[in-house]
Amino acid sequence: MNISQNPSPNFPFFSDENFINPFMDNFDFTDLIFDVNEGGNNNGFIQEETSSPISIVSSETFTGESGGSGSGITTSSKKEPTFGCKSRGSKDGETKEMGHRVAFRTRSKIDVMDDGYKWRKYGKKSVKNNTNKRNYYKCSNEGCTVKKRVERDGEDAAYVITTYDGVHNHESPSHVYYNDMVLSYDHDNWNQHSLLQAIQQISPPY
DNA sequence: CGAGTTTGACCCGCGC
DNA sequence: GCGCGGGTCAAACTCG
Repeated sequence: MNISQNPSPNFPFFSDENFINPFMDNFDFTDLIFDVNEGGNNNGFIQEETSSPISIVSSETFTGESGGSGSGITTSSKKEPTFGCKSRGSKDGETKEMGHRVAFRTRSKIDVMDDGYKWRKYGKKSVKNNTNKRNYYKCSNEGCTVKKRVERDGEDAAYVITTYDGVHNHESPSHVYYNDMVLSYDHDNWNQHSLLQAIQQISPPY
């Protein structure tokens, strides 16, 4: 598998074989750490060399349907990111399906990327093996259960690890505008904000 | 005043 | 069974 296979509906630009890293000097899209898509079957590890603008480290599939907390994610990452995939789902009669999860590591001066969606912070924790705090966000759109975690890389604070859980069941507030932007993509005018907005043009199969 | 943030407490799963 | 660690809740607080 290579990145021409779109690993995530959240990031449609991955499907572009001619993907060019458009990030500016304060933001460097570095690693897609893993992609998890229920119903998928990509259990193989991906080892893209860094000649690619992005380095996909691993990609797996999991659901949490067996025995409570799934521990389905193991990564082949050289950095062994410690992404758990616990779910407290059954507590309220929810299913334990994890849904779609995407994590990636970026080199960024800012902690929280503006990806076009409205996020509400609901937690902050210090985690083991990382002196930096991990922040928890929920999509503030009514009815949308997408969550994301943002933390600085414990080994290199220049990197930010962002993990998205789930797929938005609504469009980005700036959907139309950024669709236009993608269509009229001008490499000289890319910036962090516009790209991150653009990659949120998710059209989940609802 | 409403929306978002902070932060300590609580819950839960997992490993020993 | 117990302790640890990660994830979430919710009250208090802040800000526009």
